[in-house]
Amino acid sequence: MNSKTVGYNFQQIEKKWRAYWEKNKTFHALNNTEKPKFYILDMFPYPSGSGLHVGHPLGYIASDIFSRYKRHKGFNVLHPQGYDSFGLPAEQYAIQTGQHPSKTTQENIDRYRDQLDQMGFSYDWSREVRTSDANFYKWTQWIFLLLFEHYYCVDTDKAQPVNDLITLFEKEGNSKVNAVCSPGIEVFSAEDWKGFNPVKKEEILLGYRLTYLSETEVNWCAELGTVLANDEIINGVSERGGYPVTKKKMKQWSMRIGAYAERLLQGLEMIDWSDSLKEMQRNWIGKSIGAKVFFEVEGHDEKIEVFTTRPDTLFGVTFMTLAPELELVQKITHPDQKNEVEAYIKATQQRSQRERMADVKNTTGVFTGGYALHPFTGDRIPIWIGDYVLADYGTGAVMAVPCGDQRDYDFAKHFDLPIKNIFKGVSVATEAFSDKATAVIDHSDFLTGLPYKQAMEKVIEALEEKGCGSGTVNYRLRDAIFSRQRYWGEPIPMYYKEGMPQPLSLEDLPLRLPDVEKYLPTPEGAPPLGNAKSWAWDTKSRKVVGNDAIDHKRVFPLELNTMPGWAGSSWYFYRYMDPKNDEEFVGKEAAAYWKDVDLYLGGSEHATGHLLYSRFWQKFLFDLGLLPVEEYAKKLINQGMILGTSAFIYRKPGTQTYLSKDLLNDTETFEPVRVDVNLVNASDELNIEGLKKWQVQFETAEFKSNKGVFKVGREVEKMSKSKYNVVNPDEICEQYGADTLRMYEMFLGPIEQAKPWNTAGISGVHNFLKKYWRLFYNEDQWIVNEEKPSKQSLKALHETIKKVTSDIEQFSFNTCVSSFMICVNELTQMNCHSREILTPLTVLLSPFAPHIAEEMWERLGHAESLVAEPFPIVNESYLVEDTKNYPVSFNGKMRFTLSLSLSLDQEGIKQAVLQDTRTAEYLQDAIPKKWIIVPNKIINIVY
RNA sequence: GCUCGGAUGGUGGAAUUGGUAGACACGUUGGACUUAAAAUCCAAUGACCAUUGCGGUCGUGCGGGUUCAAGUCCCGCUCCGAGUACCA
Repeated sequence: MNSKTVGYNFQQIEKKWRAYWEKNKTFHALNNTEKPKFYILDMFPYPSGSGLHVGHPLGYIASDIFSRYKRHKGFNVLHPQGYDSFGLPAEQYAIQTGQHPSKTTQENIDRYRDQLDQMGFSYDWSREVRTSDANFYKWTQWIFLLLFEHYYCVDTDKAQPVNDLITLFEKEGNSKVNAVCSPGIEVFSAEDWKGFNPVKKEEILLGYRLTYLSETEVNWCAELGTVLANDEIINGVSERGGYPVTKKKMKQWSMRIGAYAERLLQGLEMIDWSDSLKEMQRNWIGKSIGAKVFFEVEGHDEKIEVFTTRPDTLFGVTFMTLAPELELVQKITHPDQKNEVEAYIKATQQRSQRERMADVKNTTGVFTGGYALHPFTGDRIPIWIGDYVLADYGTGAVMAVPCGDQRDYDFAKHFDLPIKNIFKGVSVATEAFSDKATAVIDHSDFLTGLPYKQAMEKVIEALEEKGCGSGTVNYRLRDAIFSRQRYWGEPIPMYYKEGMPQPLSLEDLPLRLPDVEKYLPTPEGAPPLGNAKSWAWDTKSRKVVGNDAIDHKRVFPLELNTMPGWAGSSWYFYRYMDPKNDEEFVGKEAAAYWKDVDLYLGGSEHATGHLLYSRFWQKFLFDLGLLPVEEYAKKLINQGMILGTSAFIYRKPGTQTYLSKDLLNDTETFEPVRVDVNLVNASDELNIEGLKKWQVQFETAEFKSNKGVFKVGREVEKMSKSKYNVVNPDEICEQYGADTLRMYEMFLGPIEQAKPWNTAGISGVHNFLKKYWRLFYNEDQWIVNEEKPSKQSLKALHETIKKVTSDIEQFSFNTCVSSFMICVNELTQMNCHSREILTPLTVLLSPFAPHIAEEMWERLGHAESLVAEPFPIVNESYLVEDTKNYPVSFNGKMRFTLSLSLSLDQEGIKQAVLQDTRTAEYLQDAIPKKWIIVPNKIINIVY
């Protein structure tokens, strides 16, 4: 559209400079320079089939601006990009079409790269990584092996080799070992250990390893044919696709992230992440302080261990509830209750997670017929089971104190169990009393009369003395399931000998993903890798061989599960530092030089997934001395999502008649129908001819509108292909150019805020760039002059330098754009075309609109790119003016701003006169006898 | 339910963190230049009253409070968004 007009030909300019940057390797970062380093990281994208929409680049633009700014400021900037290229959509496409996921992935990556390049990002592409690249996942597999070879030692509070553990076991058994382990590991002596057979030994060791195989209750999604992690489930259905999720027992690899719970919590204090994000991680880790208490069971040797945050209410226990899944339930159930209990357990298992969640109000449970004994009073406490108690939190058993906990209260009321009030001066006739702050304990033997805190301390002391409990800390954070029944993921480098997993070694890696004919699970229900014809491990040749060679002596079957999506993304940021290294996952020198990420940009949707898991791996690799820091991202910014504005037309039910939005009335109901937003103009008018061509169903439809103007209804939603509200950056770039798109996305609002995309305002930003151009050219006449700039124009420039610099530092990019607009407007009005002004202005603008800035820089007569040019420095003396607002401190106490009329001479400010008359009565008293003007522009008033 | 955010013109959003609210942009209206359009430029634009005059009143979700001064701080609500959920 503008390509023929004289002046700002953005298409030509942008093409030219993209080629220039590529040819000159302008953005290649070196691993050693005199300059200070600065590492700016984007969360790498999953290359989906639909390409980028205008929402994706928001964070990339912000990080690119900051990268370019930091280069101007003299930093050696590492700003890489790559692809999180293992994942479900490519696999599902493979299931449908038979096309190998690597092919789909490659095509998608090519498209992403084109789109990213189009926007002029200053990535160092020579460092690109892809998680699905064998040279990359080799090291992901290696880290997995390291996790397998280590356990978490509580005494040293770090990961230690499992071999050390074996030495310990051989010497003194496990009674003195203080390590994080799976529940239910027996105590054994050195003698016992030596007597165990290898399988038994391996079983025990698995209970300590940081990645371990265990029979776990998992979230199973039948439609997707895989297990899901807790953070992949939203409201009881799968995040992807929204399918139901049920519980199922499976042998699964897990990561003992729980071992790092406390350090993950503490580490949050060291990093500059948003409060909301830290809070999310804190909640997810869910630390609670309380006590564990053992209850003896009448007539059995078994003890029931419960976790409670309110041990102070121990004397208020009137019954006990166990999770139905606990094995203990079988043992303590009285024969008379057996049928009822079993029926209940069966019913619970069949209910899906969603049903269970939807059913929170209904209280269900069954009496087991067993009784526990109170540790202090010896009272008989009936033991119930109920599905409000979760098997995988705490110990799966609760001591029910109906007077102090609402759920226990409801349960007691429902089954008519006794409620004992142990709070002084409080009625529990209608509900439980759970306020810790005001609670005073009553009817509780040695606790009577104590407030919450003292009662806590005292009861824990008593429990420990009696040997039937202790103070303890519990975390909500569960170990992370690491097996996925999928094809398109990293193979787990393990084979099975006598049912026990055996690790490959580093030299064997990468264990490459085998080819399969079908990407679906096998008919026997094994994961897709079960379809592979060659998926066995020859321990002699140390090679993958055909399955027919399996003899369980020398050749063994390989693991069929693959790793989850978060495996590769948990460490990729270190690979960028040294992407071609074949010897190490990252070279020591490279890691020591770049150290950590100075600024990480990405969406908050990864708060309890990627951002937690990657911190866990970081801490683990740090423990092993492989990485230099314990937290890898010093600062993190969450860019808000750009939302789509969906368009709707309204159909009369059962007809093919559609109404314009302004013809809707309250008496009839209409069905809203989505239409493609690209068929709607800025004033919500629908292009009906376009619509008819868009989908066949509209060809014959009837459209009723007001005077031929058909209006659509609007709604803000997530941008998605299925909602027809996707706006593509390619078209914007074509019409307005990448510089306009970049600045407009920043101008839209604060980077951290979610906001709907609206193309209507883009002309304002585009006009700004055209105005900037016209500072250099009148028609096609070069009008830059060598005149000394006026005081005014210097002031305009330096105000902009000051504002833009401080706003970039604070990531307030939207106000930067405004500052540029003000500056250019002022210079235009002053008719200022001075080289002395335009040169620094161009550098100032270049992080935001790099193409046009480079072009003007060249036309100003510079041979080299301006990328490494120093950022302009503000000269405050230009900012002093005749009238200005200054903050004033009065009596060293109050501060306010006064408008002063200043007279200037060579020495600076000579005289200041108060002009301001606001709050006049007050100021009359406060008006000073004398002014003292100090250099930082604060005017102190003294008497 | 709990935790964390947020609410400012017709719209997106500014406001030096307690000091002239509404910067900048979109949109709208009027004007200039054009045969015309595009492009560009100029002016007006929170609401209400007064415009024969260059002024006044009210205004940052609602109700209180602190202060010479509150969009900003405190107390109590309403609504919206995000996260989480039988977590003992």
